[in-house]
Amino acid sequence: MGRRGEHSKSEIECMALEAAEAIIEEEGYEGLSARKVASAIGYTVGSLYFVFRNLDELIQRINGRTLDQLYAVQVDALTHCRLPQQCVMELATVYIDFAAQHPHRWRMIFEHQPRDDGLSLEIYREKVERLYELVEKQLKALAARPDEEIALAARALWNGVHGIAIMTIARYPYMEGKLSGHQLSTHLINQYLTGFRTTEINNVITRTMGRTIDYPK
Amino acid sequence: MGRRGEHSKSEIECMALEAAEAIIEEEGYEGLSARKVASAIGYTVGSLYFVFRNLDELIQRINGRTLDQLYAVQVDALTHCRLPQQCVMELATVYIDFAAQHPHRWRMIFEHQPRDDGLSLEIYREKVERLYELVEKQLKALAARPDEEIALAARALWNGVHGIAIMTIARYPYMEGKLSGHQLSTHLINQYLTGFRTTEINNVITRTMGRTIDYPK
DNA sequence: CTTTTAAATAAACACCATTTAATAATAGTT
DNA sequence: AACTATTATTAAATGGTGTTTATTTAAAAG
Repeated sequence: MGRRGEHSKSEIECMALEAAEAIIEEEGYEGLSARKVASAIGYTVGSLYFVFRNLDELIQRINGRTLDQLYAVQVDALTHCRLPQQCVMELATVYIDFAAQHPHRWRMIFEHQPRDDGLSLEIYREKVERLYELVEKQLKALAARPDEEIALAARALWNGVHGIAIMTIARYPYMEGKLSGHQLSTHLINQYLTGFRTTEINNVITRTMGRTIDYPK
Repeated sequence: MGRRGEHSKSEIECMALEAAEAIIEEEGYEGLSARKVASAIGYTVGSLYFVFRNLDELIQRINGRTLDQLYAVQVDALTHCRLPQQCVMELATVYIDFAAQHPHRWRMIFEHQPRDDGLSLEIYREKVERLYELVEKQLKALAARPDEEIALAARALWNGVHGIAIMTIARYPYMEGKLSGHQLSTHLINQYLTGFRTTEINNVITRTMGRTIDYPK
């Protein structure tokens, strides 16, 4: 009934974010609810709506924090490598490991559908962009190519690693258990980089192989 | 109140599946609810639970149908190509197009978390396995490799295409709009296949490049 | 024609996100 | 010190959700 000053607004905000993250880690983000978060921090739902506009905003805040954590481990990974190809490998390793260690929070980044448009979506793009840039830097060290091609390459390759991470942590048994995410990403990256390094005229081929071309019967 | 024989059990089942699919296409699978489906087919919720054990089962049925549709368009795509590399391209094109045309149903396949374990999950794996096999067939035609390597290659490459498809239909603006999914997948596949075709000793390199190796400072 | 059985419903339960109005405690002002 | 305004907090209400229950209705079986 209206006690005040126990915790500041930003303290409650922080407590709520941490409590929510704990719930998500344990029960999956499907199991997240305003009531659970509120009772976990010793408040009622109303107080949550005093701090966050709605659950959507809380989730976006958590996703932002998770993306920051992911970026941090990615940056840290680069201290363990020298050669560019080795660094790309290292980035993929920690990417997949992060997804495996925090599957629910990681999935929430990409699966949660924001119904609250045009708020902080731009921040998201920047945080993801940073991740691509780490890859771009390695690719630049690996082969001299125009910037647009580096951008294309980093996104193509990293979306690929992303897909492997998804399949690795999928609850459905899409993959017979034999193949690990690391095996898959190592293979994908090695083959890809082999092509990337050796094929100077690859862009030409790419265009030439457009699907409108008639092949002989 | 209890009129009988208007529709058979399997008719209701079919009507429910189609109604649910329509709702998902329009509102996203977050907007799916038992009550909406029931009222769409002119019944009450109870009747749905007379036909399906729960919403989970209905969703899994829909996912199965969607996977069948996806397989069908993939198989059909192979009639438009001759060369293996061109066929892989074609498969990727229709995969990404399918995801773009049915984003909600497609996402539901991979994002819905089944809480109802051990039911028909095996069926899922088979339906996904079929998709990989289409790719495997093309890779076999492209380079003579042991079966395990073909399996690894198909899964690595296709998880990659899958990741691109995900990012392409993501609601968040992860990617600056310039790059299309087709550009990305074309690039990924071309680079990958260049590596795949040319590097006979690639497996050796892969192992040799394990992250335990010390590189010179 | 009565009994059994199956189909369908209405209503209930326990949740959920979000909004509303009410209340309690503080801060500012006289 | 008393009064007001403001802010923090809650309880309760609204309308939604999945799922279960008991109940009714219609058809089939005897």
